[in-house]
Amino acid sequence: MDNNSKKTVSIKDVAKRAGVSIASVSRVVNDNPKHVSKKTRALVQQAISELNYSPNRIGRALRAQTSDSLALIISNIQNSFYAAVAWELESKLNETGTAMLLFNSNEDPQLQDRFLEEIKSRRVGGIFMLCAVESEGLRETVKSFPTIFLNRPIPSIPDVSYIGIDDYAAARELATSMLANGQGRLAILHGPRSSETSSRRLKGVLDTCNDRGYQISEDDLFEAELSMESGYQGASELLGERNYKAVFCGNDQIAYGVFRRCRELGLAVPGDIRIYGFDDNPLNEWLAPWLNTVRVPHVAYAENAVQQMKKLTRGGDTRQLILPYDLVIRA
Amino acid sequence: MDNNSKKTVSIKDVAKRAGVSIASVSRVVNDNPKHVSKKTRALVQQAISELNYSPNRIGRALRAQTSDSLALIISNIQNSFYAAVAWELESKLNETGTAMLLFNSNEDPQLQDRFLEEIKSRRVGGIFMLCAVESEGLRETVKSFPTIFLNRPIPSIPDVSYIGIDDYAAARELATSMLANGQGRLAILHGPRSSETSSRRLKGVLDTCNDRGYQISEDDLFEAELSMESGYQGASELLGERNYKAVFCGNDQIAYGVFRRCRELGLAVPGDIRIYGFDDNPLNEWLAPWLNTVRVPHVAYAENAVQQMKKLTRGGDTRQLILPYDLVIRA
DNA sequence: TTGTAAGCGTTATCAT
DNA sequence: ATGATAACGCTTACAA
Repeated sequence: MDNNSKKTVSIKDVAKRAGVSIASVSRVVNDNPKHVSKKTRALVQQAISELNYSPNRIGRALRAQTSDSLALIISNIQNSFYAAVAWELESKLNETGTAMLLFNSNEDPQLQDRFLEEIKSRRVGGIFMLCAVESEGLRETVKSFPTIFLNRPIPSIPDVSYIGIDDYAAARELATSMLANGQGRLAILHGPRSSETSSRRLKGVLDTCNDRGYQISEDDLFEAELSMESGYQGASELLGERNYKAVFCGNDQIAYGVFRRCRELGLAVPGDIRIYGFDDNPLNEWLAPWLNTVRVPHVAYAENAVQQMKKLTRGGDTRQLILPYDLVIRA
Repeated sequence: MDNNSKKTVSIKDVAKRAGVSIASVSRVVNDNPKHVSKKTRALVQQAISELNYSPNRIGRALRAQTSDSLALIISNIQNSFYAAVAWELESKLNETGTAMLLFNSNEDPQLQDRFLEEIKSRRVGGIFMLCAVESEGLRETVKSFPTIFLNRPIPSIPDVSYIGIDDYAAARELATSMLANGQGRLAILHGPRSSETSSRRLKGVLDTCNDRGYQISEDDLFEAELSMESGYQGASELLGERNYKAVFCGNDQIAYGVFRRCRELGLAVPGDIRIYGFDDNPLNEWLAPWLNTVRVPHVAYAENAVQQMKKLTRGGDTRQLILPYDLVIRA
């Protein structure tokens, strides 16, 4: 029978029960190098298990001025690739007993800044920015706080830790494959120019087309948000009137929107038109056999991010990490 | 120019700067009913903004014995429907300044128990269990801790707060539609019997088939895990040899796996075979026009969960909430 | 090896 | 209306 009284059990209770000082309990709990006698240790451990004691992390955090938790700010909850990264991060972190706080900035600088304040006031150990937007608070944050940027750098905030791929090169490769396959006209539904990642991808395609003497007119371009809805809208404007043979999309979400529009227009994919995306969220393998894309290594993102964060919180230097990607040509 | 010294600014600094006591600062910060003179208030607010002070939530949490954060334990990070619920919860919570801690139990009772301990030691305000598994720790937790079960009840742990749909009725409706449409043989890839949700769905189909005099043999059943891989495996075993006209799946993830297998077998969906799922994750609308399913109201889940949690933490009573669902017949 | 006590940042109680 | 102070649970000098 548990002595299930209402009070939560603290280090003091354990000390009393074991007949030692709270310092000794603390030492046992933290396996402190300062040796504790076998006898004391046994006493304490006995008491701990009898009382079912587990240390209060709030007390610990207050004392240590840091809590063993990290925060992730994601820019868009709808993007299933981002979701995949988030989940990977969670796995890696919880393996090591670090809790993860989750925030969704929705690409909104003000919201992002609010969250940054929230996070700091919780004495979180560090922040992962999965696609940050430029903001005043962010600029301040990186100065004094372990911060790792994932997948999207902010050019005006240099010298921070960053993990990503070479978006320009990847876009060039994908575009090359696209041009090798198709003969007809080409539409480009790129992401926001304000996103460095999107800009690099766009530049990659355009440069490649240019190199091959391939004509891209302004009319073939559409600046989409990184969403299915926006992809759908872009496709609605561009497709149908002209006879496109391929669509290059700034990311997979946009591509999903395009796919839907093609379905409505009765266009067969890839029969009538080919669709190219970017990111390759894990669901594609199951649901989107028609999608050609660039596989961004989200598992490696998470692994490296966690590792880098560890170093950073120990006072290590910031570091830029460019990981390899894969071309995924499905149709 | 900011006085950007290294120290973080505490209530003490504000008090000194404003020339008042820390008690006064606290009162201003918390807008305490105990009136503060206009003059003092102004002084304090001035100091606060000059120093850019924001209260340390760890100190607060230690004092209050509770932190303004909640935890979500999700059973499977791969399930995109669960992900959708998680994101909705995050939105609703962060609107109110409550942070969300994220954990993935992976349907593992031991891991779940570890997380429950973690959570309690962080003095989190309450827990959302998005598909819990039965475990000793859970049984103890619900006794002393605001806990809300989402989407999957645990029969051996009654009288807890629960939000879900009538899975049995929904399965009956879906099965009815399926039988109305198809003439041929029927396969059932249900979820684990250990999951009450899955069991109810299974019972719903079987009862419906039975009512209509429809023959289901043991050979047409497959107990799948709630994953695409398992759905794929089940489809590999069942499909091909026999000429099924429809597959009923325990959830959408399973259905995705079945879809992939059908593609490999050259079976047209819905031409050769119809696929039925459960949950309707938001991506379906874009990527899975072939999928018939039950739309579980994930937004309403989140709204009600947050609302119910508020009441619960104020000492309110537990409550079971059964929300309406929608049939989604796409093909 | 062990214990005492200071201090982390708050809030609430109790005087004033 | 305001200020001093105890307490929340913990870790870590420092003392013994």
